[in-house]
This record gives sequence, structure tokens and C-alpha cells, in this order.
Amino acid sequence: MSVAVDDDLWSAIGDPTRRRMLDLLLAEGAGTPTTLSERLPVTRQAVSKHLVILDRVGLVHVTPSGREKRYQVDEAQLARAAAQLADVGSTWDARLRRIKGIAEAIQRRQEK
Amino acid sequence: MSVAVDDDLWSAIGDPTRRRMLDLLLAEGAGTPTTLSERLPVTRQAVSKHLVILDRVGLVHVTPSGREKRYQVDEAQLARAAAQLADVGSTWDARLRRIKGIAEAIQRRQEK
DNA sequence: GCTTTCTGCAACGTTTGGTTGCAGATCAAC
DNA sequence: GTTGATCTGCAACCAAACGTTGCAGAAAGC
Repeated sequence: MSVAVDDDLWSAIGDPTRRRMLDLLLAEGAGTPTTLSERLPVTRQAVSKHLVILDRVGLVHVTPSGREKRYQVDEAQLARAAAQLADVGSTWDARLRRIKGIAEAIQRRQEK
Repeated sequence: MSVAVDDDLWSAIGDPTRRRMLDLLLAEGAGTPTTLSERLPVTRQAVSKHLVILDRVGLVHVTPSGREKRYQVDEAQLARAAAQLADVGSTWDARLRRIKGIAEAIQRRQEK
């Protein structure tokens, strides 16, 4: 019954910039702070900080390669995050349906 | 292809305290700033500010009743939010599966 | 009436997302 | 190998968001 959401994971994907970064990394396979910041409305520094946060919760990996740092999404962890999103959404849906059911039952009783 | 997420709606449900408030309102049908703050680890003031935010994006309604303010969830809007969560989650899932499929195809080609 | 209780407003502190500026490290070209 | 371009991290700083406390106003209960 409990939603059992990992707050750290949620807050990591709660930021819109970080969500777009994950989308970019998914679409292009990998990216560096510089390449990512070129397609985002924020500076390289901001991107870099976000990557540290995403790395800390395990949503991405780093592979230092020479002078640049190549980041990739951790597929298992992102799948876990996606599952949590779906879980919260479906929990809300279920409760809403239950409420709607109760409301309709009252309605029927009044119409009787 | 685009996820088309409403950033305001998302950031409203991105805050853990607001998510718990929505859960409480769903479970108990309604609540006031005072009753909600009793079951949350924050003060009434914080709850009150969050309710304003939730109201602004339409996730809750207010019904002033004497000296207290009764808040309820807007079912349609919450359903919309739940759908967005599920949407982002399934989009990620789909992309992950596609990547996994490509990886396996490469694997098969190498094994040939 | 008087007290209690629910509320909003204002001031304040802390964290977080963002910026700019600067210095270190690596690659590439001469 | 020196020089120059580029990728990076660190530090200082700013603004917005989340949280607090303190106070004043309005409605209920006595």
C-alpha cells in the first residue's frame, strides 16, 4: 500500500533540467558537460553540477577519457526511477477511481 | 515523440511535502492547513504556502468555511498529473528497451 | 464581553539552481 | 617541447524556494 518512494531518486528526476539531461543522454547514448550544455539553456557549470547529483544517486556513470568526462545513463537505475513514477501515478489513479466509485454508489442510493 | 510535460504541474508534485499532502488529502477526503500540518513534519505556515502553490496549478480546491479553509484535491487535475508521470516513465522505458534491443542486435552480429 | 483557535502577513535563515571568473590539465599543431 | 585551444573543477556570488518564528486579525465557544 505504501508508495515507498526513494526521495533522493525522486528529487534527482524532479528537476526539469536534469530530466532533459537524462533525455539527451538517452537519445545520444552519452555526453560530456560541454556537449550537453550546448543543447540546454544553462551553462556548462550548471550541467556539471547536475551531473554530479545524477551520479550520486546512480542514474549516470562517468568514464573519464583524457581531458573530457563521458557520462552515460545507468539503464537499471533509470528503469527503477521510471517504475517509481508509474507506481505513484497508478496509486493516485487507483485512489481516484475508488473515490469515484464511492461517489457513484452514494449517487445510486440517493436515486433509489 | 515529445514528452510534453507541463513543468508547472510537475514541479508542483515534485516536492515531497506536497506529494504527501496530496496523499493525505486523497486518503481523508479533505483537510485544512492546521489538520494537515499535524500529520506532517512541517509547520502550518509551510503547509499553507504549499496549499497556495497546489491551488495555483489547480491540483486542489479551497472552500472557505467560517474561520477555516477546507482543501480538497481536484480529481481531474490529479488524474492528469498521474497520466504525465506514467507517460514520462513509459517513455524512458521504451527508450531503454530500444537501446537494449540495439545492444542485443550488435551482440548477435558479433556472435555470428 | 473574553478566550480560544483558525488564519494570513512579514522578517529571517538555509538550501538549491544558476551565473561568472579563474586556474589546472590535456590535446593538437607547429 | 612550446604554444594555443579546449575541457575540466573550484570559488564567490545571486536569486528563488522551502522552512522557520513572531505577530495581528477574524470567527467560535464560553
